[in-house]
Amino acid sequence: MSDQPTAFNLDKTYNHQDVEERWRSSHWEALGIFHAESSRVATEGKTPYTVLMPPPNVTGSLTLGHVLNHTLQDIFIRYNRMQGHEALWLPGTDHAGIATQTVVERKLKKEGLTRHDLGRKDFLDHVWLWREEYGGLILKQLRRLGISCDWRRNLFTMDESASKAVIHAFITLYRDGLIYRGARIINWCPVSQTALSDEEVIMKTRKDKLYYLQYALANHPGRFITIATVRPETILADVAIAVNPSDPRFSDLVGELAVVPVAGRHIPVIADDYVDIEFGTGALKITPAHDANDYEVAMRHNLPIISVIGKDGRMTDSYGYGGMDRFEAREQIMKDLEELGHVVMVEEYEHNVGYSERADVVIEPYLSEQWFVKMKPLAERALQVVNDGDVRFHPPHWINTYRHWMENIRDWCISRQLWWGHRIPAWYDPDGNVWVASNYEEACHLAGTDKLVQDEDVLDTWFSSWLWPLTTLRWTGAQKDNEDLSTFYPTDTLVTGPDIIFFWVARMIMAGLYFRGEVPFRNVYFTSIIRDMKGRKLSKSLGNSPDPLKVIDTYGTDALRFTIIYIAPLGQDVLFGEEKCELGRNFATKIWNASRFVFMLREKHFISPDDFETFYSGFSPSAEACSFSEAWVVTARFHAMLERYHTSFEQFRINDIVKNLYDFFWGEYCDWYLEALKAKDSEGMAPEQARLAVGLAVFMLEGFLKVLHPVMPFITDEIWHFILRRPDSESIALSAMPRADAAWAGADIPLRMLPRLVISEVRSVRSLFAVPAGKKASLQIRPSGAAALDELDANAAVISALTSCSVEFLRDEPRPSHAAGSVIEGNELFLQLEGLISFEKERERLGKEIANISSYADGIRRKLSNKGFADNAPKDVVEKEREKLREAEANLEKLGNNLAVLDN
RNA sequence: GGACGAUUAGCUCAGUUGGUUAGAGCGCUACAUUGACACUGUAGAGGUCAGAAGUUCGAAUCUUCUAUCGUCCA
Repeated sequence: MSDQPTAFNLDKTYNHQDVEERWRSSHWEALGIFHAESSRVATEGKTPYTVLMPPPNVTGSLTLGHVLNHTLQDIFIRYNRMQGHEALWLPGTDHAGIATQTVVERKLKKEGLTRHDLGRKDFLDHVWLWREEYGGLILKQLRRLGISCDWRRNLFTMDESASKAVIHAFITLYRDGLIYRGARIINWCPVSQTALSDEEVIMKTRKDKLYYLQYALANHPGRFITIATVRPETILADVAIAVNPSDPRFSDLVGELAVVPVAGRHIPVIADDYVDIEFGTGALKITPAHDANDYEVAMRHNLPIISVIGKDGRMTDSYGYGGMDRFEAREQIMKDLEELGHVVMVEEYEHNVGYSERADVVIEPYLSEQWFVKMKPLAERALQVVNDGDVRFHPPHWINTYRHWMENIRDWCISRQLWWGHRIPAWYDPDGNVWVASNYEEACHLAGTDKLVQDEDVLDTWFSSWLWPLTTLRWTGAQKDNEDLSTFYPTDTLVTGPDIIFFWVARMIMAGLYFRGEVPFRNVYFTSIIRDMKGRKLSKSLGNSPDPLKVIDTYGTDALRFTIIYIAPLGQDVLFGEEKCELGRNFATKIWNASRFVFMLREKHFISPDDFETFYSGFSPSAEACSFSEAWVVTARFHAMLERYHTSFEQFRINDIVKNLYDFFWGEYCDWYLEALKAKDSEGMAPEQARLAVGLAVFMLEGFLKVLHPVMPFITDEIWHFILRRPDSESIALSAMPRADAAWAGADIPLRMLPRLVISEVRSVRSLFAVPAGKKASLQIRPSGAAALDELDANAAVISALTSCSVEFLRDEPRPSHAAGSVIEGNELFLQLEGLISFEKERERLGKEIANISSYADGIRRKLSNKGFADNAPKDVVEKEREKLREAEANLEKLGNNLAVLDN
């Protein structure tokens, strides 16, 4: 590839593969333009701007969710880079404990092996090998999106520095009394065979049955107490029957003994407020080993704990169900209870049941020793910084969800019965004492013995992810600080899905405050959830999840990026269909073709690229350059667009940004400015005027490419290299973002809009009378005054070309006959169409128009004569209404005259 | 059961402190094969802003209730 474009213009057709290949990530990366340096902040006084990439799962592949999320991050980072900030985007992946271990175990299983056959060390070697081979896939795919992170700083949560930080965090929290070990009922996944935190459990609605079972009373032969349960297989582990103390139905039974069916054990009837009088019969069986609430009740009443379900979800009882799966056992025991006469009734019952997020099986509440983080002390500050606005959410309504979780927070179970992950830095001495230390030697020193055994478990992956804002900046806990950390922390914008607000966002805030004393980020942008066109969540099993790489092949990365942002409003779900990418593709094609047209005109009016470069280097949209109306309007609209653009960024309204860009370019620049320019050009302009007009076209194009660049990085860089002959080593990504000129942005444009309004009206009338498009007609204009005459006269060629009419001006002459009449801002238009229009039709048209305006005027009159309106409405609003009425009345008068002429 | 969000044109959605004759894209209709672009242009049809009540001179916009859908938490 040569450094100099050989042609001064683009290829005839836009080919996204070519363009994206030329400016692919590796090209940009080789230039180092996405690298951020703390030294530049120190020496050049640049403001740092940091984005944290939510680490994608190493076992995953690219989804549309990633596309949306990473496009947004790239938009933020590219925008800020072009604003002159030292923009740092920190990438990485997490080790996804359960998912990765599952994948590798599945692979081993095909070879007939389990992880236990290999042993811990060999198994972990396998996982690392797997990770080397496949773990980079998602990162490679992300590069296809053209994202601009600083890949040198790529972090994996199992890297040495991050691992050190995890151990440090554990020890610190332990020594501060915020980590403890204890026996609790936790969420157990029988498939993955590990504990899970509450957040990893998904509640799903399930249709089950509610079984009403009667238990005999030991000391009252013939009397029974009936309970209701959805889990009859757990009755073998019952230790009590509980009733509400204020429930009169059972008051005489409290203190009695009931007989557990099948098991035959005698258990007490107890009274506890926990029991809901309304539910079932009002009597509840208590099974502390298999239900967290029952466990609490059992603790309060000093009841024993009996377990009948094992780690694999199979029964462990000695009543004949041992070895059966829990659901199988449920059916079997119901058959047996039926035979024994314990079943009173069975009803359909819909309720919510916890499922393991990863394995998608029903969670088993399971009593075991686990490690926990005490969350309450951490939550208080984390809630406060959000309430105080130190961390802001976009859209803000997520604060409610966050607050609710923080105020009802429960301790975090962080131990996992896995091998892949950070092993818990705790050792046990022969007496069972626990020693927490950063390594074996230190633990021995503390314990005073070397007969120590390390805890078998690893930490929850999120226990490393919550340190992400620190570890990506190479915090290890060992030293208090480093230059990157002091420069780029706190980070600025986090883009993430609301589904991990608890898993991750909340905990990062806690960790940031706890370990560094500062919030980890200032703004959190919550993305939309992507669904299919029917509103269903995208999922592999439904087959409704398009492969983004295929979409990219078909439509192009730029098109996909643009489209997904265009259709993703802040805080709403997105309904995505592949065909929607036509929007982005069409836009890219439009930009390409318009640019090509501009460059064609450039070739026509400049003798050489050098000639143009000399001219362009001193160009600005001066009054001379904006001489004709559309040139002036497009400049004013350009600055208005810029102003809205920057404001939208401040407000995190990214969706508005792309709509704004689209509307400006297509609706203003192409539809009006280029069309007007084309008309001026074919009419023939003075050389210097033509050069100014083309210069303006290039200037607007370049400005537009810059503001579009964060959204469509490839095509903008390509075309930017044709604005001037720029070497490939330069990139639009490092150019300065244009700023709105306040004088232009606030400019008042009505008079300059007049030619455009006239053109629209004439086109409309032509169309209404079905005048053949090629048919030249004659337009006569009676201007409202001298200013209007000047404006219209100066643009007569444009009006003529865009309406296919000859244009002449009337002064005091009577209106022409055989003409269709219209009024635009007080200017009267007469379209002479002898033989082409029917008087009947024109009469009808005028009649309709008059009726329309009359009722409109009546509405305003009613409003103005309303005393309340005149008294209460702001003066400018009232004045605006008066003005509207004056205009309407003037129009009516002129249209009335037209009608009178027709009637003569 | 609680919290939050949604309900505007056939479809997908804008409409930022209450004052517009309620907008866009796709789709639809008619015309156009014009030297940037048919992945296009021009013109057009299409909405009692979910329903009800209220606040106000004025409500798509604010309040309350109802209905339907979605998400999260019990």
